Amino acid sequence: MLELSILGFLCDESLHGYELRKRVAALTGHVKPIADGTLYPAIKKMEASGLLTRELQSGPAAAPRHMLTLTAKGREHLKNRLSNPDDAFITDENRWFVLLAFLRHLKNADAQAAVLNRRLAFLTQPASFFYDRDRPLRAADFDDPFRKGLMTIATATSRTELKWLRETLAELTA
Amino acid sequence: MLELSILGFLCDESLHGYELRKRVAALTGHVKPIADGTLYPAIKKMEASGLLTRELQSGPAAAPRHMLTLTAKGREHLKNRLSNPDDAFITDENRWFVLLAFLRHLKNADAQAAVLNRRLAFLTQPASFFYDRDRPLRAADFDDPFRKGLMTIATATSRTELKWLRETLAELTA
DNA sequence: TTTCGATACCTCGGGACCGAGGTATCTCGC
DNA sequence: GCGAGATACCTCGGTCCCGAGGTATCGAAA
Repeated sequence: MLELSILGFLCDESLHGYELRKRVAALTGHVKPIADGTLYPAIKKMEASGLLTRELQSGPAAAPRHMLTLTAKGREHLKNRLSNPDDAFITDENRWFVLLAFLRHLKNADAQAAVLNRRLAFLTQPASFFYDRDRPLRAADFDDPFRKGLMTIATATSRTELKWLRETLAELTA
Repeated sequence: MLELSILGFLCDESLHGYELRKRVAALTGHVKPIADGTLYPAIKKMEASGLLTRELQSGPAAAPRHMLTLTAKGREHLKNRLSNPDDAFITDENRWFVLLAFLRHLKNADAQAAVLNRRLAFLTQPASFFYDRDRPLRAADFDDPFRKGLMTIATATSRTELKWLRETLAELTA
């Protein structure tokens, strides 16, 4: 998840760690704030595996910045991740949103459509949060206003996304 | 997250591990499937800290079942968790949904309203996923259909939930 | 009849991430 | 001219959870 964000942001332009941290925080930080102790080791690991390079810049800033640049291998890796995302990136809304944020880096419209189709398949498969034996329960089955709300919200949000998915898929395949 | 699900399901009725696993899978499994290797150690840990008791049942099933029952301490713990959830349970939609699923166990309408108000405060604070310097970017700022969609979906879903939150808060405080 | 799938529980190694700590420099207010 | 806060990077221990494995019993199909 974090790795994908880093790859995605660096694909647009070289950034130093601190700026990267701010962008990642804007994208996913409201859900779960990103910690220093998570970001910097991730960068190191990616540098070690040749996905990015680091260049020391003694600019006007307080501390020397490490300018981070994606390598060709890093770009390749990003495209792979975007084309063949793990299931968790399709099913977990947080991860899915990160994927969406960078899907434009996949220049190929067919590849983009394939990813949207996976999400479409996931959202259209019937599923509930609660079952009585094998019968899926619906919002109307609950007296409880909270479970009712949970179901209502989930249904409404998936409807909104389905509409967008179908429209966008139509444009992509046109 | 898993602990809250276990507490919540067991608060209604005693269950054995396997049945618990199915219910947890229905509630959060579509996002991220729950693994045996996660559930059983969690149960053991909760047993060790006195939140639940275990009773061996040699019923008609293939393997002997461990019937799990919440203790008074477990019930207390659940109410504490529901009343004073960590920020992550307010901001992360996955966790928030789990919280909503069991909020009825909090018998006190004021306490329930307090939790909904925290979510309301989170959803109404202005935030974007992307910024240009300090200016938050909106859906219309993007050519990219994916980022456009991301913003559109996020706005629509939060609007739906806000509507429900305000309605339910009105009922709770009536 | 034997094998397969479902039921039911368990362990262990490892990965991702957190959080609390540390270091150092620059700028701005007081 | 001194402290506070922002900038910028780093480490280490710990927690949560996964995934791949293992054990054992039962019923139904082949």
